[in-house]
Amino acid sequence: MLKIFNTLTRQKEEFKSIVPNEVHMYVCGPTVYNYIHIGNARSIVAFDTVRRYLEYLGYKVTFVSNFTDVDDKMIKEAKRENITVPEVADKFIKAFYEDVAKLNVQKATINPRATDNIKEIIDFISDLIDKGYAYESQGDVFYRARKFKHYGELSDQNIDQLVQGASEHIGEAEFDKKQDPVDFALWKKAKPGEIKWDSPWGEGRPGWHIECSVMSTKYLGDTFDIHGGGQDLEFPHHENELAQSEAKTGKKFVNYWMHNGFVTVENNEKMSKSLGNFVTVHDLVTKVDPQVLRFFLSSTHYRRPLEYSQSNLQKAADNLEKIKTAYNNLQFRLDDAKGDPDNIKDQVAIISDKFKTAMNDDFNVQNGLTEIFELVSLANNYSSEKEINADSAKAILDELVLLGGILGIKFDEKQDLSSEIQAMVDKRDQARADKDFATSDQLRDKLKEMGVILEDTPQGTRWHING
RNA sequence: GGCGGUAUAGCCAAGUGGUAAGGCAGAGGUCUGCAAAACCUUCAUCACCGGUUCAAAUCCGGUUACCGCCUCCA
Repeated sequence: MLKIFNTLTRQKEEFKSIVPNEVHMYVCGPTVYNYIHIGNARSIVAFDTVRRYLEYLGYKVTFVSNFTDVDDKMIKEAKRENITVPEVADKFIKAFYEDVAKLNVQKATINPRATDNIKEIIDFISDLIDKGYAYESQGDVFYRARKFKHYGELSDQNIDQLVQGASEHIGEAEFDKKQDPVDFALWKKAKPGEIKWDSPWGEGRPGWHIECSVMSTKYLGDTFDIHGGGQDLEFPHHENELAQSEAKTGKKFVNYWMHNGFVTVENNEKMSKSLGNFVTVHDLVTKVDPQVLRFFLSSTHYRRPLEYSQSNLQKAADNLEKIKTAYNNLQFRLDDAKGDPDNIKDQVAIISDKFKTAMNDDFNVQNGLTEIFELVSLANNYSSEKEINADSAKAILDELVLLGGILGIKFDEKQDLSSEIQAMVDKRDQARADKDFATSDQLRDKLKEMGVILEDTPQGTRWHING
């Protein structure tokens, strides 16, 4: 039975989907004014892993993740580049798709854009005004936070404490417009020259929080199963989403709230756009194997902080290499696998069960990984058996693909060497048979320079491509 | 000021009452013509102080350090 840590209740709860065998989930996506950085990628990868595991359990997952394609930063970036806001959005959405594809992230069912839902947003706000939860003020529309009696429950905030905090950050102009400092914007009046849409309150654009309420409920229903995002979204973003949505529908908004931890850099400092200490995926994948990056991001529990450093990246590379090598070496044995059936499949089944038990505990990937290493160990031991059975070997290989796949690991297809290189390998084999080790070592070194690593085994020469 | 998180070996990291998983790195060994890969062996008393208990990394009280949210941020 799957258990998920629910931010709302601060405890692990048994997961029960609203519709049997189906999961509706929403994950807050990026504001597309820049390339995504490692921190954004962490969230994307974490929830991709959640999704893959749910699918492994047999759920049909409807996965919605938005693009925030209009806000202050979008406007600023457009001005800086001297292009339009939609052009900025198009550019970085295209880059987003390229980046996450490299990280082996499955495509969302839908990636709605805020600006494609302006009419729905306006209707939603109008409804909130009708219900008394929102009010227009000098062309802006604000949400009346204090009227929503559960305000602050998601993030454990006391509304009066919030007023104190807010007072330090709100300018006088804002104070004039708001009835209460904790009220937040649903609709913002356009300044001269800014991108804008017509509305009952004049020309303007949507506030940030409202788009997610609108798009999540539009595609997933008034109440849906899982809502995810980074811990920094807990307050105010998700608190506000919850307040907006429940005020409008009168129903529970989300059953399970999930928040991933941050990627940190030196001194445990959060990687963030505002601190400027970020590394974009766009840049990093030119220096680091994207598969290593994916593994690095998905192999730590999603709620833990994850330190981005060269040595941790290297560790991920080493671990991934070990898993892949075990796979390749066992695959090498398939050609001569003519042994009798044995009990390997039972051992695989036990590991598989333990993996599931681990992951059922709030997606405990570390313990899941331990089971993948059990599989690696089994594969390595089996690879060195004199006689192996083809079905048994395949059972191990298939399980590695299945479980590794949940973490986004891709195993390479068996490939052929070019005839030129194959001829060199054959020549070396002959030299070894003739005990002409000088020649054979020379050939091995030469192939190594060309990126082909040779390994001698009782079953013949095994090779793999370096890097 | 309010709310929350983290502290386990050189490093990453499991572990919510029963005597410290797993991985990386290191050391020694086996296999190999030599390698490589693999395999075997080896490597911690859990930030600090006090308490509860037959028994605590795990529960309670306190202390310290670091981080985050409260204002745009995954």
